[in-house]
Amino acid sequence: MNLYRYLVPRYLVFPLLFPPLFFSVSFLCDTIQLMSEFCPKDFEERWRQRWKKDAVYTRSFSDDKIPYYVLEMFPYPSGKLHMGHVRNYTLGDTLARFKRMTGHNVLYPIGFDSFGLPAENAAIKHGVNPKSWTLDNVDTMKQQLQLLGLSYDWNCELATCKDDYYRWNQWIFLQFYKKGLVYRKKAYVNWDPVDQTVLANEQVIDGKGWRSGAVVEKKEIAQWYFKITDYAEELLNDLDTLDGWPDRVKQMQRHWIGKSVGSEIDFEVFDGSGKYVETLTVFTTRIDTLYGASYVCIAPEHPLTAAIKSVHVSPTSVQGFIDQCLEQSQADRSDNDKVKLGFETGYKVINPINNEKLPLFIANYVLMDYGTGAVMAVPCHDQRDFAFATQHSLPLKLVIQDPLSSLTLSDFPHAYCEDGLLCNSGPHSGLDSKTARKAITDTLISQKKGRFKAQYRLRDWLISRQRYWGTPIPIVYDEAGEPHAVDESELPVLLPEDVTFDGKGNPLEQSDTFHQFPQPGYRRETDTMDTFVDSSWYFLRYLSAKDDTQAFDPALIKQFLPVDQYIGGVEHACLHLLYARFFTKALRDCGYLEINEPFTRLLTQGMVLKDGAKMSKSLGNTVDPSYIIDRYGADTARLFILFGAPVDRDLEWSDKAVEGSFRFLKRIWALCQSPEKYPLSSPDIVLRARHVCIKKVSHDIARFQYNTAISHLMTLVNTFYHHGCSEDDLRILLLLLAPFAPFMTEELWQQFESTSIHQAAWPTFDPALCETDEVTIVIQVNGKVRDKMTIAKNQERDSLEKVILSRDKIIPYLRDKSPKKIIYVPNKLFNLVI
RNA sequence: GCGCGAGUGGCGAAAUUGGUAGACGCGCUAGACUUAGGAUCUAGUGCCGCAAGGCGUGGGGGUUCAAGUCCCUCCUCGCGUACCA
Repeated sequence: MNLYRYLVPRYLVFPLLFPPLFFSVSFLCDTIQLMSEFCPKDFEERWRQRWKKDAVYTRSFSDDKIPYYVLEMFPYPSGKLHMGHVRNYTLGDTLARFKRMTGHNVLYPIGFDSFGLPAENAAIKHGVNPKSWTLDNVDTMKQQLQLLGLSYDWNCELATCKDDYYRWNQWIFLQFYKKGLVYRKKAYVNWDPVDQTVLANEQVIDGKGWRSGAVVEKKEIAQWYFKITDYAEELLNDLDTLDGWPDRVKQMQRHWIGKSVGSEIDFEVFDGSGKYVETLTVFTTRIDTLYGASYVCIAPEHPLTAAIKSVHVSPTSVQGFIDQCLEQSQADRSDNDKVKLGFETGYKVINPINNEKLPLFIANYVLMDYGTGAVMAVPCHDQRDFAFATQHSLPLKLVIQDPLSSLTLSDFPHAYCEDGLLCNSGPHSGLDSKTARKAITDTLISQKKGRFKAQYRLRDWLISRQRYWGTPIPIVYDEAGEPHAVDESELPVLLPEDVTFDGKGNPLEQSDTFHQFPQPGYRRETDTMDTFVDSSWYFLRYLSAKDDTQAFDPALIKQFLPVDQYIGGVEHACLHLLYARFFTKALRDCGYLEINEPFTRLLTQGMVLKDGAKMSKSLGNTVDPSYIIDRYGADTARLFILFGAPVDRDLEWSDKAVEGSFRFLKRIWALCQSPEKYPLSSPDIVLRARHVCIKKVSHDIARFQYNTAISHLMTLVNTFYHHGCSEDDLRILLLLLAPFAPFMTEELWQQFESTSIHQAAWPTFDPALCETDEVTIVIQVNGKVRDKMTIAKNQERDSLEKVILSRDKIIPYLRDKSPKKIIYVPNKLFNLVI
């Protein structure tokens, strides 16, 4: 099998053929010398084809091995693979290979998240068809994935932009619709008044449209929502069951869901003439400060503003203020350092606890999306209210007293936001904040003017997109404009081809074929779905990617789900990962799944950086994976990316360090080419090194500590260089390296076996052979290392103490006294306190 | 603004979770082999110091016999912030 050892080294051939040219040629072309030694190009392509032909990585569905599902966040086909992809997929592939070798039935699929904005942008900019642009990119990226030697089962491949996938998006939409999890509501969008189109946040640059440059407006349109808030409590509580998730991701999701427990209070609203208008409900976590309320604020988007505008002496000034607020981003509006804008409406509200009459404001810092879109303002005990009240000369009422000091109004450069004892609070004065919250709420409950309430920061999921390149929402409108669900038998609602991309409006509006269907007068919904819908359930579809009778197969789901290991970027911590959890629970409640959570273990990998910054085209600091594979081979690329940093930390790209990984592989290649040069000189040392290495590498791979796993392999190779190795030692080395460097290990394995190394069993170790009977202990004086000593293991303290106190290096520190205290950590250290 | 992380030699990092700080690799230095070396092999390499020794895990403070690891505080950088995926 191995021809290479018989090849005449090329550096001998070249000078003979072209003597005068040789030096300049060798100077120009680095690879000539490498080829004589170790040239991955000579075998990588051969193994790619052979593995495919022998179906080495295809999983079986009926197998007595334990199923194991390795999942990576599937790529958006942007054009070319970048290093972030390479890192993501190398991490997963290494695990998949390890799990196969340890006897698991591994499901390791890949697909393409192929709907989305960039395809439509390309269509507008370059006149290409989104579908062909996308599918071309899929082909390119698929080739690159295969170059890397990723062991995917390509039978599972899917692309979300194909109707055999997105029809099931529509089917799931209909199931959710039936279940009452879908509704329509008005929401604001970014509106480009020149292009007459809705813009994504990303397409708004400094408040202007990315193409037209026009100042972007807010426009209110009716849109479709999924009721993810129905699951807020479960999504929050079940985080506690996800032991295999990083704490930081769970923490981010907890804050994203943002549960706070408090009360709702009803304020009666009266217009300027004293006429009752309606009841306004506010949410607060600090009802204990209710006596200190000095005004009430509503969000600029609040429905009550319509009534105010209709009776106001200057409706344009009301609208002008609202427009001014809507121009700001939500982050700016809630920025503590930014000016709080307020508009006094002339309306009054009644504080239900003491019947005090308070002014009603519209304020920019109140957000319609949180709570009820209205707040009571207590300037003394909330910093934003304090800033607003100071600006608008509103009264300050101190109602919470700091139990440790006595606050007076003159102490108020800042609000006092802690709990304390109530004062100036009528019958509730003297209560502590916690007791008062219950007491005051109970009082309001008895008057039917308030109630306890849990509030979530999580908002319902707006899935409508006014775009072409996405899944059509399966709804039709009758002549009266009422929505109706499309019948399941009519799925898929196909994306029409008779559309143009001029950047103006939604292309689906203009398609004739799209709106032609049996019922006359009916029109189709032209909104498409958020692409996060596609990625919320794709891991269920992999198992039955080609099934045209159902979205997913319950029997296969039962075998392989939940996903054992999910791998991807931490940037998806709150959106994608929360949406996928919601889909799993909602599909369960629709009767299609039995699991509660989709992903048992989650790994969030770090980014790949160059010169300290994220690799990006705009910065011009990208490194093309294809170039690295072409120059060094896929094994080197994989090895560097795994060795360079811990998996969850950012990885700084280094051309020099890539050379180092290449050198490591070359050293192994050399060992296997001429084992006779490395005769076994210290069998005991080598045997122990080998068993220790198996132990450490197995331990580290199972914990995703790939960088240290590889360092142990390097140590083993160094041992072989110094003390020699046997054929058995080399076989173990290749097995341990196989998940990391699949090509070279397979090539070298053929010296020993005619079967694939990737179907071989992972080696085991003998714990007894990993041990030594000696240990080096440290002797400290007052915590500083002063001496070291190698002794037999597990020695008694008393006899050792005597030896230590009489050692040459220690005696001078004792100054003829005995130590105050001696701390002994068996087999580790002595610390003498003097 | 709000939420979540990260910070250790010239560089990427390691440290059995409170017990020898710097494994492994890059780079650098010296040597060997060579017509040659940007190949390969061998040895050395945290900083200051001739040395004895001292100093060292972003800054400052604390707990402890002992702190990279625990507590308080400050600084810098990264990610997310709901229509990028």
